[in-house]
Amino acid sequence: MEKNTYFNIAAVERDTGVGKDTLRVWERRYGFPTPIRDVHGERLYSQMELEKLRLVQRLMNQGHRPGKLMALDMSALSLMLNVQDVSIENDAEIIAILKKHHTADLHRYLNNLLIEQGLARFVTESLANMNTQIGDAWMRGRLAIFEEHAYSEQVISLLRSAISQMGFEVVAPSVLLTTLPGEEHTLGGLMCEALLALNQVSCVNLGAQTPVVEINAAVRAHQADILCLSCSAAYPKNQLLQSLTELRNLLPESVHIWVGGQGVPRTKLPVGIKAIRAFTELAITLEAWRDK
Amino acid sequence: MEKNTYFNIAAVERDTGVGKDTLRVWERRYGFPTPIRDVHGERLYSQMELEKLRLVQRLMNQGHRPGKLMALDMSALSLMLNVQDVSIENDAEIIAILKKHHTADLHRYLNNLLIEQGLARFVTESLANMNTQIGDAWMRGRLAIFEEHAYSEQVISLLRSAISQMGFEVVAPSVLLTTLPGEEHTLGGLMCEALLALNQVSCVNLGAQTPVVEINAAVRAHQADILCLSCSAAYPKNQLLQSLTELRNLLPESVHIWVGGQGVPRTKLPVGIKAIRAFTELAITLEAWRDK
DNA sequence: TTTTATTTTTGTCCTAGACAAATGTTGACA
DNA sequence: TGTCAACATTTGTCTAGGACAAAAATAAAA
Repeated sequence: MEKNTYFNIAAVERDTGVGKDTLRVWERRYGFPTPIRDVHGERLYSQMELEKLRLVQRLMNQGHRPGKLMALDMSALSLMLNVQDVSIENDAEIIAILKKHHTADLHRYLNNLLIEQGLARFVTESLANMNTQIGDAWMRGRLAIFEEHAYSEQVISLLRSAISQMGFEVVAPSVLLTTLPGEEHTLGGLMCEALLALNQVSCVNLGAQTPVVEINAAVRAHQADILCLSCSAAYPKNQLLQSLTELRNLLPESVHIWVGGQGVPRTKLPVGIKAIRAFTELAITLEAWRDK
Repeated sequence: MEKNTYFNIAAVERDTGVGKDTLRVWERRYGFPTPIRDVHGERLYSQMELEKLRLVQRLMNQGHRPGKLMALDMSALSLMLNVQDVSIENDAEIIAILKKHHTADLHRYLNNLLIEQGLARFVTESLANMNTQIGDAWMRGRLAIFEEHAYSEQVISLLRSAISQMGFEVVAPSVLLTTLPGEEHTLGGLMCEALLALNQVSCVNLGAQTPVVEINAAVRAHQADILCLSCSAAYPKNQLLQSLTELRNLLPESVHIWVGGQGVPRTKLPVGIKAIRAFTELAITLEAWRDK
């Protein structure tokens, strides 16, 4: 479809997530995108420019910087997305299933895995694995956003119903679970909740994006022993460290702070913050807490 | 006493849905809001200004024009909304329960309601009601963010497990459910999914924030008959309308588009878009679709 | 190697002007 | 009295560059 449709700057912001100010300053500095203008001098972006913007976005997520990317053309960009890609031929099984767009099949597949392996193994092995594969496929542009959404929703739904069906006697500690502002991904937290539930721990899950002062208030109101934060790779490292030190200062020392996810930096974590670097560590850390 | 917290212009845009350009031009023209400035001359909006902005927004949704509203003070504005009648003195029961910060109690309360009333009544009456009460309490600062989060999470969890436990024979139509970029609230969509499930409709739920072009691709991939969008009051009206017209152009006419939630404007919906103005309308609209 | 200081890059804010799209008002005419 | 066109006002969003802090990269020191 060789449609000559053009998009105004607001539409481009909606579709790509790149702000208007940023689009204008990119044009000024890097000479891309260079939209044509309508009769009133307003920018009109072409379909092609939109596509290139999406490529740029994906590469920026991988750590590349806009200044370098803008100079390249589309073919160079898509080449960059696929270099060092060993697994380009054999997609993971989960990707193939997602590509069929058959929700019932997907549900059945995940459910079977869960039943077969049990919740603990399902979370620590299968899910952890699939998540990285899907993150990878998405970065390479081999998986559409909506396909990733479909996966997340299905997993979340599965975990939630598993957790709520799990009757258990609640024992200490009391755990409060959430993510920091700007972090929308709740899947990691939910996986954490599932693993904790297997250890008779009942979480207060606040979902995503709770402001720091609110987290403080929530921990105190719920008299939580442990605050558990999850944070994905894209989360700004600096912001994370600042929030963590602020939280550490606000909360009494008796409250432990655990932080997990791909976004946890290797070094320089403030004192009094415990990094959970793999889901298998969770049970161990919990045991350590119980042994005081 | 967090009265001394201020918000930068980006935070105000996120919270109220009023764009940065609009905020600046309102200040220039009407003298409201008049934020103080930080050391670098950047705007800092007070809590009060935020509250007044939210009132203004609600009244604008009712058809009032900004020029008139800005001149009025808060008491005059809330008088126009005639909201003070119910909730100012006697908090709703749900608010009281939330304030106790006892998750098990909250869960029990909601669960009892669900069992007692059945899913349909629970969603269309109790939940719809509680949601507005909580939205109200939040706007007035009578409910902390973390308390609202705790409520949402609990309800979402409850609905999800109800839906997943509901075995039913799937019949047409095929419905795809999501929210537009910038709209994070998935509760409305989930309520919708629950009601549809009661009518043997199985939804493909993509969760929150699917870009317009991705929605188009998803509808086609899943061969959905109906696209169902939900959108809360704070969502920018203009952005909604533009996204809707874009979607209407992208999708074939045979695909119906339904949009529900507090954010649906009273007037000027593009042709080919069906507004669902109350949850009770959903079953009726569905019936109408089946009768072709 | 790790830590600290310096430079470059990059996103977001600023002002103030312009103008079209939406809405309100007026007046002519049936 | 109601309808429709013409005109007036209101309102949101665009424009251009300039400015500057936060983030990232690089260099220097421990």
